[in-house]
Amino acid sequence: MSSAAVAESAARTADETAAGPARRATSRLPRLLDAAAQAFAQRGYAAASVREIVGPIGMLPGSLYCHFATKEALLVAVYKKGVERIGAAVDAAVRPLDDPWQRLEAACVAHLVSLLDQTDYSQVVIRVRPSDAPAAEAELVLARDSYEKRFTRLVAALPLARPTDRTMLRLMLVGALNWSQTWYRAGRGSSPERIARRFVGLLKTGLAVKDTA
Amino acid sequence: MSSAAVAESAARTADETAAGPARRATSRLPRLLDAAAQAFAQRGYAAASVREIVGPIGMLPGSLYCHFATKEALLVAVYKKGVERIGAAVDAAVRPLDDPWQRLEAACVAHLVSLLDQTDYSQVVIRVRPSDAPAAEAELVLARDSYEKRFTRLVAALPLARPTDRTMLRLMLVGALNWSQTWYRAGRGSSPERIARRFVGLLKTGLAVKDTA
DNA sequence: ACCTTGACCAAACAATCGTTTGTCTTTCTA
DNA sequence: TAGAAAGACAAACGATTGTTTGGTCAAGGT
Repeated sequence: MSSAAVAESAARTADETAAGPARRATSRLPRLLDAAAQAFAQRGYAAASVREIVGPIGMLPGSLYCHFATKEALLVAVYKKGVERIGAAVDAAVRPLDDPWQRLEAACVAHLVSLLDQTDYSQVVIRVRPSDAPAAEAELVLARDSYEKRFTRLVAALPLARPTDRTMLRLMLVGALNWSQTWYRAGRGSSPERIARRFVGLLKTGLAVKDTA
Repeated sequence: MSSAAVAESAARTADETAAGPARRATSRLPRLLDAAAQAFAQRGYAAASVREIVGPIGMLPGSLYCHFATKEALLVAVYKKGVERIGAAVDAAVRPLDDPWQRLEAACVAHLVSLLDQTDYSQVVIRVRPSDAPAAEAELVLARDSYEKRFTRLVAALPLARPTDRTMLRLMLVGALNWSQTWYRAGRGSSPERIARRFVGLLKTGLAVKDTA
């Protein structure tokens, strides 16, 4: 029961339908990941206790360690799955489009829908800071970077008349999107789609100024 | 030793030079608040233990409760002081200016400098979610709202040629600023001042588009 | 001069934390 | 069909959590 092997088996794609060599039909790994994602998304990493995570699915705290060596390893699995999901959503939204601005807008919409509508996994990627899990910090940063690279490319492809700091542009846009997790409440006002389009629109068009040049 | 009185006395302005009725010269309340602010800013509310907060100033964990009834009450005091500080910084930066765009830009600069350069207190306001301290959630939300009202007013004063959703504009700008706490590292690249000006500039000018209208 | 009172220490409190151990059952493999 | 191993339970582990208690000491008003 090498903990390295345990962590690795849990880290790989781990679809519910995994046809791996020896997957048990009764395994509750998927439900465990779901429960952990929900707990981490709603309460944060430190505040979500193992018993809190595992209780709602009728599991005992010790059973967690059949699947993961530590609580941090569980976070890593959830985090990576979150990166996969939101990354796939963005890729699917961007793929059929050609116009650079349309592609960026579609990516922002997919990003925000993943973040605000769909539950759990994607939210963890934004809410949890890698430094919350010191032993896994580097791994989490790597995963997040691999996701955000998409936006770097999308911004690089924009046709801009005037020379612009595209890094700042990306940081501003993605930052505004991510922060919306803080104030957005479902049902109230705009939908995630509309919010994302508004943000991109504000940046693209700019604010026409009346007096001051 | 009514806990209400304790919490209230700690909640009020509490300058280090307070000439109140019976302030002891040897009180370590200011240092306690500083240490708590640092711990909450760097590790978050849940992850910062009482012993971690109190250790660096040579205090014992029990001594905390001479000043605050609970750990949450300590957070409230730090949080309110953070709101005061960043609010005062923004007010001072805005006051001498008349032009609405200059005022907004100055506010963003002051906000970001407080958030990234100056340590501790202001960072807590952005990093800690009110829901981390359930019993004090309403109080924290109130304090944060009272601060952000400034930006609502500054955005409302902008002269805009075309009708614009000013709420979205504010949420986007403030969100982008707040999120910078996540990626900013001192010394690397732009200063907080420059970042804030860039963000406002991007919004104000907009991105001229080459082909697509 | 007294004596109240706020600030703090020293030590402990019960509760909860993440984790370990041992056992049992189930299922896949040889 | 025997055996290995995965998945989970039951119960406990030591450590750490926020907090309480009782006592000490110096400052401040009267």
